[in-house]
Amino acid sequence: MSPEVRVRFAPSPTGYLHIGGARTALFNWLFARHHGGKFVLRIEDTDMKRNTEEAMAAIYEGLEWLGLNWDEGPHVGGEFGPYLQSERTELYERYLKKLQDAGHIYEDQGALRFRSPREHVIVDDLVHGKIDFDLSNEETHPDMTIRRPDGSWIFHFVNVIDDLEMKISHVLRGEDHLSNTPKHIELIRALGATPPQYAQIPLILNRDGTKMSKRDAGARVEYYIRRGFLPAAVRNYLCLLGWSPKDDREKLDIDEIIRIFDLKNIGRSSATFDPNKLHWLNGEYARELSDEKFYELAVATLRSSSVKVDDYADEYVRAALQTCKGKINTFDELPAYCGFYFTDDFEYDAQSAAKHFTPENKPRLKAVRDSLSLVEKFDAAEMEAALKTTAAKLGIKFGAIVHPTRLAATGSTVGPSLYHLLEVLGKEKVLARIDRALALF
RNA sequence: GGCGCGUUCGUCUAGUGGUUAGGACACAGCCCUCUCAAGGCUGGUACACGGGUUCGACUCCCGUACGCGCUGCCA
Repeated sequence: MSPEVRVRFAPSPTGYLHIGGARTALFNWLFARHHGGKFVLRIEDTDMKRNTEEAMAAIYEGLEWLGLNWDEGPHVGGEFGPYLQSERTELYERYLKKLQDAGHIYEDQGALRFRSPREHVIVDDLVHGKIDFDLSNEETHPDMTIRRPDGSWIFHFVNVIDDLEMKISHVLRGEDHLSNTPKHIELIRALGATPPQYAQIPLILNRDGTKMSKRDAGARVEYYIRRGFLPAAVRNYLCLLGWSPKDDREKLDIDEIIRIFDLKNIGRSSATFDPNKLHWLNGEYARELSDEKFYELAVATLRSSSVKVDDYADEYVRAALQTCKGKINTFDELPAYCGFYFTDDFEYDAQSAAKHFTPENKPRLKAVRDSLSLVEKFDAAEMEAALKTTAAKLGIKFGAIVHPTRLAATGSTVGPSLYHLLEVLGKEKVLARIDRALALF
């Protein structure tokens, strides 16, 4: 039996979870789940002492939202804890001593540095293959600092120590660490230990080819949470960035991805984040939500956008939202799409009004009003019949009355099925809205 | 500058010596249709460049260009 697969995600608490970091975490998680191994979360907070709890909360929230549960780490504990580097200083001291005793460390202006053996190091990377680094030249490959004069630890040192101590078997991390890897291996060998396996995955870039930075909208997982994206959709999309099932499937169940996930299918080139595709994929997931789930998420979104859903009867809200299901890709489209249900004080889209609220249409809209006022049972089927009859009587195409009617009732020419929306609104409101529109032109 | 990684439609990708270079998003058109979506159909756009190797290169090798990363007492 091969040794247990143990992987880790080791973010530093910067106050948010980067989308690229989330994908790194996701790949680690998938790898662990596929192999029945352990996914460890370790917080690398050696450099920043302040507001850690707050900053770490963003990481926890993002990972939890994506469903990336960790087997060891903050909150859940584990036999290799603590899982905050700020609480592991004794350990680092011990390893430092070991290196010092073996003569690998020297002081340089108060800082401690590791003396490179200056040899070739072959990095056998699971994504990129064998890479030969020649570290013989000190000019081009200076010794790395492992501790600052103030006693704080440098990433390269503590990261390596923790991976060793936590018995990490595979290091899946961003490709930006590829060039650091030979130095890490030197350190590990100096400690008489065996390096883990490495798989350095390509970075995620912006549309303009630059590295996604915190400033870019959409670079933070938080952004997708707030905008009402579905975690399963974001997760699915992230899987597709740099990994491929190698067939033409795009929308994949997470269990299926776990089943077929393989490092061999991770690409070698960096990927550009495509908001369009995520938007589409989110729609695919949104369309197959249960009515109840759709309702819950929709209401939450509307509330946070200050749409007054709570002023209306639950039955009304449910009926209203039901007419929106399947029509939107992301929930943040909802306020604009269905806001007319929850206020009588909406604006008419100016361009549409200019086009449809015309002298020619006025008698037509009047006819619609009269016709609807006579409908006994105010439901979609009756409404359809009434409107069709009206159009026929006027001798005009059906579409000619649909647009003005919709505009009068909702303020827009785009929206849910007209009949159904009228039914939800109810006779009183519909007639009042038509009257209001009629008075405008 | 040095070192490293990378390069297939605008984007994500499939492809491992012989394919009309496939799919998806986006885009355009058509169909469906009460609008918009969804769905169906159709269309256009890609192997960075130059040398090899080979009967034959997107596929293998070399070089060039370009991009990215590392080159910190950031992670």
